[in-house]
Amino acid sequence: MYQRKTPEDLECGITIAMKVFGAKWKPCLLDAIQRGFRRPSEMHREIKGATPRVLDMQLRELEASGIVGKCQSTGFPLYTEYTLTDLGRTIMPIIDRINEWGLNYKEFLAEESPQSISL
Amino acid sequence: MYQRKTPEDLECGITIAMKVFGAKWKPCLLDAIQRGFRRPSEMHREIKGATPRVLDMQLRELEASGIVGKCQSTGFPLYTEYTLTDLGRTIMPIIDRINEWGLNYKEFLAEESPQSISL
DNA sequence: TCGGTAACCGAAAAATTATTCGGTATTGAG
DNA sequence: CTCAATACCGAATAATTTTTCGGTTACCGA
Repeated sequence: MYQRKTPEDLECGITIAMKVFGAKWKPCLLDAIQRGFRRPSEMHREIKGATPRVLDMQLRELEASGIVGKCQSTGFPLYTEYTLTDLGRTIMPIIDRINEWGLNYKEFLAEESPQSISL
Repeated sequence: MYQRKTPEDLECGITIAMKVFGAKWKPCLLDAIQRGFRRPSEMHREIKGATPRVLDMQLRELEASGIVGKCQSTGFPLYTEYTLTDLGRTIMPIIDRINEWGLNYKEFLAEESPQSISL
């Protein structure tokens, strides 16, 4: 297990929130679940660009943080489903706004400043 | 200059937004500017836990992204002031909500689950 | 028994981001 | 002339996060 070396300010809301859902693929995973991709295999196919491994890991962390819940059946084929908890649902408006902001910014770059800001 | 090796999905709003203001100290810097700490030296004193170097770097990136603007006077002592641009102000509601969410989550952990979720 | 699907996990390596350290420049005061 | 304050920057290193690779387990169908 990884042992952090630099201190964190756990009084700071931003720091806490970023720890819970600020990893590279966590917002995408939550968005995917919201859009109906509940099974790990579906998410692996949906979120191309991420390796299955990292999605599994971040999903596990989201579960540990109480953001998503997990249902498993023991039949065949294995069937696992992740769903947003009530707590998880409180994050979604933020993620939706982040997504919107990013798309608007892309528009803005294309329209207002073709070369001055590159991203 | 650093050359990225893994591809990014620049169609994804989340990816774009995280690139613009998702670095470790950027939300704190923007929050500090909003709260009236406009000078680099003030931010250095305000945001303890971050080294001046990283704050300077992330401030420069925010400027390059058009999120903050910079005013410099040539007098003595040197006086530099960073301010939010119109574009930068559009991020603040998101950062405020992220901060709120984090603080609420801290409350939630303290009240609802003294030991099950640790952060 | 062998092959295929689904869901995982551990460990090493690579990539990325942040920190540390030691500079530069300007100006004014003593 | 030296020192202090403010605002920076470059390069090496360290810390952190993500990726790669190669497993495991369970079960069904041929």
